[in-house]
Amino acid sequence: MRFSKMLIPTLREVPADAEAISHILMLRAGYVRQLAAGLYIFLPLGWRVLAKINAVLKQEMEAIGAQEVSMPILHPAEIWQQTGRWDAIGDEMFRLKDRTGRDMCLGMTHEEIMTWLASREIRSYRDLPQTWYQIQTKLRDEARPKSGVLRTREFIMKDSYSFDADENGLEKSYQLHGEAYHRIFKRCGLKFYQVESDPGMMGGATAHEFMAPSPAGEDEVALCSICGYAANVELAISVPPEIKFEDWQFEEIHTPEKRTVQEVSSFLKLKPEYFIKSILVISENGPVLALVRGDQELHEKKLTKIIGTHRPAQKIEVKEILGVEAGFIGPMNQKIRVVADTTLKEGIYVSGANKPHYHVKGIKPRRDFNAEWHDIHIAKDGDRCAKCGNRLRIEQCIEIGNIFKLGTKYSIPLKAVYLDENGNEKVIIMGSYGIGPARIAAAAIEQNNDKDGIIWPKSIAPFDVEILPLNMKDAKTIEIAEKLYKDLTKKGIEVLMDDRDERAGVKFKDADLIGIPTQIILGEKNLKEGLVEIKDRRTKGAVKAKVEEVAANIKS
RNA sequence: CGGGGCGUAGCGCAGUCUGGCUAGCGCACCUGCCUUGGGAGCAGGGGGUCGGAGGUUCAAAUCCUCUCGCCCCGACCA
Repeated sequence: MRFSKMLIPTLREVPADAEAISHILMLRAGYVRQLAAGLYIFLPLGWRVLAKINAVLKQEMEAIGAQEVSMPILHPAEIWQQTGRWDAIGDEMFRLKDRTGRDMCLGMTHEEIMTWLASREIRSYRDLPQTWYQIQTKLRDEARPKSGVLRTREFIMKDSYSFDADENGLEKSYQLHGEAYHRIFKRCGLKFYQVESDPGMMGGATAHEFMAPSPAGEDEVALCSICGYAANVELAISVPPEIKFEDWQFEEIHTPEKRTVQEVSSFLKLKPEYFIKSILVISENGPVLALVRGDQELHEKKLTKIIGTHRPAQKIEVKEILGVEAGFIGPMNQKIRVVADTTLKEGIYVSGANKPHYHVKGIKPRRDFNAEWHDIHIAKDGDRCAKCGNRLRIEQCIEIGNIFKLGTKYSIPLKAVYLDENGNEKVIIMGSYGIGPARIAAAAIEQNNDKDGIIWPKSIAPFDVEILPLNMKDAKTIEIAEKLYKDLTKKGIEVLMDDRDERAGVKFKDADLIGIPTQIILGEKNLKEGLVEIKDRRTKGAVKAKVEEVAANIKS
């Protein structure tokens, strides 16, 4: 491909709206343009990268026996009503009516439609297992699109769905996908982790996410490098650092105007970990007092799993329900439900005295108050691994893929059943597995860039090689450039030739920005000796090679 | 949806507080000359409903009201 003929609108300056590195570089290097919030145009270079990624996805999907299909993006409401998700999902679903007034929606995922198909076409255990996948557009009316192509309202997704006769079959399909995903992300040149994740609205018991570490990511994962424990902080369990307790006597202490843990902590000159933080929330079944250690944060989602949906209590409510102003509430003598973090089971603590401007020192959990004990704190960097006791670290990550064991959540309501060997009707067991190609591209950039621009992993670069004929007015340069272009292309190597009549500096800057892994530089002086330079984008290291040996030096 | 910021040429910005000549700068773009190993130089040129609507005023990019859009933080997130 010739640069002069291709739409590659590079930008010298950083666009004001972009913040994430991948977003800035995709815009600057001419890979994407934004149409509106969360809607992106993929320009020729960007589209080539996605095509490369999709090719890897297809290969690895076919390798585990998955079959590609194409699904409608416009769905009738009825199917989503049958699984309950028409009502369960809120504003995130794009809804519309057709001309007859029939309710429709735009597909945000395809469990319903895939299951509908399975329910009609799968009859017998002989038809199983099946795995179907597609690489298509999904639409979600995201509350907050952000970070370029990382969170958009319309995006391409590779989603596959497995249909098995029983749990063992599902386990096998799940493992196959997990292994395929490892190969895919490895081939795409990404650093990534497989972590336990919250099945959430998808239902089902087991789920894992594939996470590419990057500061642009929206997720945090807890990782133990000793035993390999890896989990999204949404569900990660951890043991906060142990502390030494003093043998305090139970005593009330006057703490005028000291309300927060921090205030009381510095007032009493005691570290926050010696405090019990009491947080009042209002659940659907009434108020609940949640307790975590002073240096910990309450994990809303973990609490939700125990007490259901809830909201923080307002200041007036605290006073009405507990009879004391927030800031002086403590766990003792409470008549309402109390849920405490397991960290607090042992030790002697300080907490509110349930009396204005007083705290209590020397509180012994289980002696001075009782509670339901659960892990309800957020795992933090430096906590201990709950499995092996070693130090956990927290890393920010981009979710690039996920795998879910769905079980029968969709097959039951949509009546996806089959007859087994004995003629008994059984429900199909399902799994679903997603990958976001644009997120792979963005993660690859986040993980591979320098001050000059993108450094693509070879496998997903838009081209293999960029030829830089520095002086387009020099006949010899053009002649050799054309020859190299032809030779390399013939070998199946994808070549971009910067045939623009630009100064050398411009070509170098653009080439580095665009990030094609290998540059072949044609300078007049070198050409006089029959030499060109082969330069590695990542290392910036260059070697001189004879013109006729270039093709042999470049591996396709 | 809550909080914050921004909207002036393709891109990046100044001008707005304190209203006043033809709305400016850099880059990009077009023409010519020159130049050719890291975003050159000189000369000339084109390009603007100042996000939109309404209002105040002799006069509005600038003040007021409403509205739309985009970004960031949070909530939310198959």
